[in-house]
Amino acid sequence: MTEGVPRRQSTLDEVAELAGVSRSVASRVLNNAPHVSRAKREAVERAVHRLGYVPNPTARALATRQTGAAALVVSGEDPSIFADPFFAQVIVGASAALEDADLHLMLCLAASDRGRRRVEQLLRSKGADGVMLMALREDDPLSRMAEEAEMPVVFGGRPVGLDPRWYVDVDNVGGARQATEHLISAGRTRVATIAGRLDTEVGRARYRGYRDAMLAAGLDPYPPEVGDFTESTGAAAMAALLARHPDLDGVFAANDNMGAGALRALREAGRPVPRDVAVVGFDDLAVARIADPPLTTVHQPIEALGREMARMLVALIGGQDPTPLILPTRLVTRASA
Amino acid sequence: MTEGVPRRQSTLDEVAELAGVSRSVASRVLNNAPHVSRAKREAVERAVHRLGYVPNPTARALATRQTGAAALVVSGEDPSIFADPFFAQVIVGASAALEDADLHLMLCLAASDRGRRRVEQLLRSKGADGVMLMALREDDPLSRMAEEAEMPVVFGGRPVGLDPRWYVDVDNVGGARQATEHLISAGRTRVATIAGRLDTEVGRARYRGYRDAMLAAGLDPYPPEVGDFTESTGAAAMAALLARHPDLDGVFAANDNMGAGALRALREAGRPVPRDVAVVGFDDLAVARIADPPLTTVHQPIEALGREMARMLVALIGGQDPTPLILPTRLVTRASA
DNA sequence: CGGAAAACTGGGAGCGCTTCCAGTTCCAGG
DNA sequence: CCTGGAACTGGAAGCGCTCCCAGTTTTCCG
Repeated sequence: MTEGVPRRQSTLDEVAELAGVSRSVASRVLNNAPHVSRAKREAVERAVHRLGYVPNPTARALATRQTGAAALVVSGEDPSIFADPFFAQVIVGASAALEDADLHLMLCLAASDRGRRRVEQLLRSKGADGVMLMALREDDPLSRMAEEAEMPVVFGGRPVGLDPRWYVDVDNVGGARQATEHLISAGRTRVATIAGRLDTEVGRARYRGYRDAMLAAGLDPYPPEVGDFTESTGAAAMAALLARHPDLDGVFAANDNMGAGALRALREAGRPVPRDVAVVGFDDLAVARIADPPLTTVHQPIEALGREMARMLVALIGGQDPTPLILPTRLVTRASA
Repeated sequence: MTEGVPRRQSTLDEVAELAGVSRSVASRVLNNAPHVSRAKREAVERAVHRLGYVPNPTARALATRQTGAAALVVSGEDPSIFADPFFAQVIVGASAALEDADLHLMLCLAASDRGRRRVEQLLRSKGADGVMLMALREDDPLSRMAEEAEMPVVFGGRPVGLDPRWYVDVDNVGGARQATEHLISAGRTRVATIAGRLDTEVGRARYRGYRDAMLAAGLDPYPPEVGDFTESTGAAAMAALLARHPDLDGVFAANDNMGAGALRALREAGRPVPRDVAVVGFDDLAVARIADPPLTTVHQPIEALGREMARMLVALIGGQDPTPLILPTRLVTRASA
């Protein structure tokens, strides 16, 4: 009697023995591969059940050379960029798509040097079957590593300066253009912009959309007032804008957080919104609905972004060659403009 | 010449051969274990460098029986609960602590049945070195599975009805009491509460704190108006409360989202805050600062919660027996109360 | 009813790394 | 110059699973 012994996980060999078949047959049953008679299949299934057997994923990974996991790496100098609810939504989408492919999600916040090194290891050691990369700054060494890695890599948003083969992005230029056009078509002519950091592709693209729309309407684009996508920098930028151009009547903020900040700065400056100054944001996060007044903004399908990234990665892992994707945006009109 | 051959990942054997030592020695160098002469160590290091060798984590995992990963599972019927920025902060903390222990983070959103089954697999198959479990509802089958799993498990917040051995929680009762006391000490006597779902421990604990404070002050607690922690249910609950008790002068909302909803409902009902009705929330998320008026709320150390969960898990994995932890909360006074 | 094709089966060789352990080498001390 | 022990070293046995392949059993026709 081996009572009290902390019963080891049972192995495939034990299953095979109990079922009176060879390990190969047992393995075939588990992966429901062909070439197994009905009788043996059932015997194995019974044994699996009796033993409460669960295959060891590590062993399987070693044998198949597939880890069964995909990584989502969020790069950035500061881990707090991850606090942006944006990423939570991306994760929800990606997680669902990976679940369909029976892959696990590894999350890597590559903020510290150490974190960055770990991602490099991951990339070079086949520690995952594929990687999704987000929020890369200009010159982020991760971009290069990823391109060199012999592993499927999907970019979420295009990194500045690179033109990756596989990516999913949102139509930032188009969305920003829509937002600006909305302001202009409402009769605003002195429309400024609070841009996001111009060393990110998102920041640049949204600024470009603003600029395009202004020029197309025969208006002079204002030089961008730059924030880092947070509420407080949005408020600061708005204050600066107000100081420099007291007469402006419209603002396009490159995201909702900064838009909310702008609303606050305008409130503090006693400039009623939208009567005096109209504001449009970008993202359509919860904050836009909650803001006072509710923020007109450009909706982007964030969960779909995550989902499509994961799907593309799964396709890549499956040996296909999917085409890059640019997801559409749409204007959501609320009270602020 | 093997030109053009997609150079396979190099293996430890190749490193050993190039360095002119046995595989064992090379392995020892990599794990910087003792019993390696200086000369050989350097030879191996040189070989590693020349080959760009990176150990295969899967093989290592199989040999050591350690996966090098910890899972964070967020349970819930609806994946969107994960959209709560709360989790993002937990992740930031957990991620940092795991990084220190050189563990990877696997994220499991156990919303669907399928997701739940995958978590069960994980728990039973040693697919991770340990698991952190969050947001469990009453009767969540995951709780039982986790307790039965022969794997380190740390709970984030105590699940209803269970009394797990290892957990990290926030002092929800104390925080809610503080919030309510703040309202009372400001002279409010007709203080109601918007509670969170009472089938969660958080919902219950915060209601209990409210109740305790009311009773302690000799006031009659109101029956809880229940929401599900979202802005809209908060607004609805506030409207219901207002309809039933038009004379109330204070509200404790079990979280900031619902607090923000309450503010909106009050605004729509034309009841000025805080003059007419004072509101206190719980969480101290970004929404509390952005709300109008800014929401007085109970700050909880969310990132620390994540960090401590991960640390506890690491200790457990390391064979230690850490003690459960309850993190303190503190009131943050803003304009709403 | 014989023979070839089709369907099964199980042995065994890995996957790449760790680790035990028997065997070597190297030094003091005697 | 020999001996015992400490410091090293490398062969070999796994870790648990997949999958090729050669061998065996069925099945199906002519």
